[in-house]
Amino acid sequence: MRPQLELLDLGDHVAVHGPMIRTRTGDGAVRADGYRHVGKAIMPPPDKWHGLTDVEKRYRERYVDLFSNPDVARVFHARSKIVRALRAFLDGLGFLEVETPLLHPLRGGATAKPFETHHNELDMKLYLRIAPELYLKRLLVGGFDRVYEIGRAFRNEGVSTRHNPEFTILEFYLAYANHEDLMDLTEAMFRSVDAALRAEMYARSPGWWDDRAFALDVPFARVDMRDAIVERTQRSGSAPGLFPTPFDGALTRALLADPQGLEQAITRLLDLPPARKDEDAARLGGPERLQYWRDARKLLAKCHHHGERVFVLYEVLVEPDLPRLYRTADGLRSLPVFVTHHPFEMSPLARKDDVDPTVTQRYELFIEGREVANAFSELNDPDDQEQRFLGQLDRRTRGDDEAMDFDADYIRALRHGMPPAGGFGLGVDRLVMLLCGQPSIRDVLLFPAMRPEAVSGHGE
RNA sequence: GAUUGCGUAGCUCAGUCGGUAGAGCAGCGGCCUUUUAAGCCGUAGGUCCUGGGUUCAAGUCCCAGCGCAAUCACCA
Repeated sequence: MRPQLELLDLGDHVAVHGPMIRTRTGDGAVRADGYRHVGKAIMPPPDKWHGLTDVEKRYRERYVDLFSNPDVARVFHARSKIVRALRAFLDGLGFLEVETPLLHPLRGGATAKPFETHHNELDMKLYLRIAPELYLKRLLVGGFDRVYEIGRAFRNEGVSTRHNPEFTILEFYLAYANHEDLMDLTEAMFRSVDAALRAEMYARSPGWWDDRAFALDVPFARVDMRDAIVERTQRSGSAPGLFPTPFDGALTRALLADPQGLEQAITRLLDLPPARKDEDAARLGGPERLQYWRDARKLLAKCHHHGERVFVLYEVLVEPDLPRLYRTADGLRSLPVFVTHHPFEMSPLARKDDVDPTVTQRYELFIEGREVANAFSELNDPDDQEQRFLGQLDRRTRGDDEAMDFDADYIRALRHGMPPAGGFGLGVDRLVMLLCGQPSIRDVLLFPAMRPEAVSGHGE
């Protein structure tokens, strides 16, 4: 046995058998009477004290990261618990978990650039799904009143701290519910999942709760997108970081409902000629802010419809400041915010509001400035849906490569009658980020997307 | 896609003004004999990301490329 022990290296796996004993110092141990090497480590482990800190190596060699950094492994245990808690919540409400195709013949369910692939035998172009939405709603037509799917979606877009080309999406559909029911359900779901996680993980990772900048234990804010825009322009300077905007004092709900008036107002308010640069910069909070509004002007100039304009106004005026605008009564934490009633032009699958058909019964949920969920009352009028698809085709002909395809079978499904329903989508990775205090989506993905590395060895 | 920063031993990192490539840990060889990362002595270990350029001389300065990160843009 001795000579074999000489061959032991850090990282080897060994099988030891013998009676369990307790040492003088009280530790558990095995009094070994047999010993075998069962796995050999050739590579030396990282520094015991520092672990593996090089971020690139951590992602590329996640196996090393996981065995040398307990905090990292804990995030993935938490992720598993979070997904299980999401399932438990929905299962408890009688939802049916289903699996729908990942290979889609058409682009639909979200506005995004897809990955393309090809089926040889069928000789057809296929897209990796950007969302399961349209298949799940076909199941509503089929009589499954409560369905959900947790799975991967793929979007051929940039990589950032919040975006990975493949990510995990939860979508559920609840018949006879609307977007307001979904807000109640969403709050309940988030609290349920967080409680389940906390019960198992608080002792090991108290910081995930103690260091949170946001609250989940109070009612979430609910604000109409247009009200949020107006309110933002009235609150400049009321809190740190709420800089003045070119729109302060100039926007009203009436103006936001007036296509011509709004377009003229935008053109006038964002006309910031270089000659007045210094003065404007000072008025808006600095040169960076001036540049910000110049970029905003470009975005607004690209808009083709009134609804797009309102949506972009929300994006540039409100969204970056959400954590500053909506806070708990004591001001210490940000509130989750349901931003509601998106313009129908931006929501091709959502039901129009009964009293104001220019907007939809939709919400997006933001927590600490990050979008985590998107939900709406589903559009179940086949004729309206057909018009929306045609609108998407218009966008495509104008060069929008994120527009959806016309899905004739989906229209046919709606013609068979889809119950009114609320539909909900959640970025699971982003939820894990929030609950586990992780700043980058890569920290909640075991193997985040990376450029290929030149690996020495065989297999070329 | 743009900007900024980073890339040195298996790991964590130094490296000054451009002048012989360094430390700790891990490894290996001894010694010691019991711990809350690290007992002692010794030893070995390098494509300084890659390729050009400047220079008598480049880890260091310049250019290009590759990779990673952050921010922005696009989006979820």
